[in-house]
Amino acid sequence: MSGALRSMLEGDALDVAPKLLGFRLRTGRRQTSAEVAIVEVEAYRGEDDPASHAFGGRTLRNACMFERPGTLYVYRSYGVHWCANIVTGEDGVGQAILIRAGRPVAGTDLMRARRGRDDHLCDGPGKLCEALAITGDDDGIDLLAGRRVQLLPGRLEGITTTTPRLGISKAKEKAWRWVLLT
DNA sequence: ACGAGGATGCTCT
DNA sequence: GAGCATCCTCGTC
Repeated sequence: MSGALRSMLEGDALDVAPKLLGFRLRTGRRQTSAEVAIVEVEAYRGEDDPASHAFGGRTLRNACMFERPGTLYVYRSYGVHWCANIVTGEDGVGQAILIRAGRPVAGTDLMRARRGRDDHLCDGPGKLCEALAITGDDDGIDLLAGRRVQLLPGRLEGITTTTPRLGISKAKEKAWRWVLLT
């Protein structure tokens, strides 16, 4: 059985990425629940994208990128931070969309406590994971199955802009970053 | 507001 | 051993 959301995520990362702006990412339940509205994403494709972790095929780290669409791919960045991605494309295709930034929607106090500060709670991929308490333990879970981390439909007013991806050394020319300006 | 530089440890060659 | 899909602090403006 594949709902509407799963079908949407089954599309190519380049088509799905802008559609995810405004969607919600939620972790935890009740008192330990926190939720953000997605405002910045980057698409990473597979074999044809030298900047993607999936470029060059499946490895231990990127294995979850090849799972079914809607899977959560979490990796460690610079040995310090966690970064969260939403897997897209058909099962077996190595694609994912990096969630670069969000806007707090619920559980803001919890995010402040986790971040150890009152501002800049989730305006970066590593910060967003810290605010939502997403770690390598969550790698591979299904975001559409009501587990500890969930992707939920949502809307947010704003203007969508496109720019090259940040922090990469290869395929810099591809404008595969989408930001929702409000 | 913005830019430079260092910390940090995992992944793959 | 090289290379990171980053963040923080501190210096300038």
